[in-house]
Amino acid sequence: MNLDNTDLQLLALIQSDDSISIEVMASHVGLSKTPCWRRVQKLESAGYIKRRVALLDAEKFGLGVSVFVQVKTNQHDANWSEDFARTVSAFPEVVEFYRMAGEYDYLLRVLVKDIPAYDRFYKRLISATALTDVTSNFAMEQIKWTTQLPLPTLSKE
Amino acid sequence: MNLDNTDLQLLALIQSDDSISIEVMASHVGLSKTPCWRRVQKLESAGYIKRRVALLDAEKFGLGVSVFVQVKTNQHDANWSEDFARTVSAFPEVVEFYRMAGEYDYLLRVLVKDIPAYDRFYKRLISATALTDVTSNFAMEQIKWTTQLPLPTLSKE
DNA sequence: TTTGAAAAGTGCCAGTT
DNA sequence: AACTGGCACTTTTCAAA
Repeated sequence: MNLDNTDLQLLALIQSDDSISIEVMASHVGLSKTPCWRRVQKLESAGYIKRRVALLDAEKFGLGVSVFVQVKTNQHDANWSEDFARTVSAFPEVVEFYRMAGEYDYLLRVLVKDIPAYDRFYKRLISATALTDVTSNFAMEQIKWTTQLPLPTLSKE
Repeated sequence: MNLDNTDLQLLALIQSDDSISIEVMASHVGLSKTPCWRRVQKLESAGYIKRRVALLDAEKFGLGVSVFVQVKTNQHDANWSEDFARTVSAFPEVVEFYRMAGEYDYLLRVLVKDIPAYDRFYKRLISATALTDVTSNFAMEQIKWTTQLPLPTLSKE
């Protein structure tokens, strides 16, 4: 499937605000309701749109602290990796989890209320995974956080 | 405003899937349409729900590489920090941006197509900010990524 | 492919328990 | 507080251009 400028406009629109009606979307991209609706359906069934969610305000729940956890390991066989991935992913506090190139093997972003809450998480993590080499870096401030992908800019025609 | 179990259930529901109708939500939490709708309205106007968005599939756009960029600086006055925050935030490739405690001053997550694309971004970043101490760490695999906050578990009553 | 309008489904409000 | 019923509006389908 090939996307044209109108598709990209629609995607840019709904990844920034999905609460607008089809009618409003249609007028933004210069279409009428039906063809606009059909494009969105198509983008959804083709998998460009993965899901529609509400983003909650972390501050309201006291979840003000992001901790970046760097993990080094000497275990590298496939079974261990799978177990590790599953175990770590199961923690709801782990909101991001990457396998890295370079010095550290894994990077986690952990979202907690405060330092004591992180300490409790940390202990549970260590005991669940038997990790030894773990470095924690605390974020003081979240300057930017977005779910919006950097989409290709519109081509002229 | 105080949240009860029903509110937390509703929030957990819509932060995982916002495409369901009020009616379906209502049946999930054991309410009928109107009170359910009223609760959601209230949660929205109280700011617990920040926005509703569509999450797009990064792979479909070839955005397969996350790069974590650690930045050290010796500039620390307020003006410089504000300028820096504004300049860096303006890059659409920068999807996350934190001010850190500890060894590094800032951490960025940059979302790009491949290594050459990162190199192009890197050059633009350097020339826009006059940074000197920059370390880039590449993610090989995104094992987990979620927008779902770890909400407090439901209390008994 | 688009348009316009009908059918189906939701969101929203009033009155009531 | 919550439920029932109903109107208005939006989404979805479909026939015709």
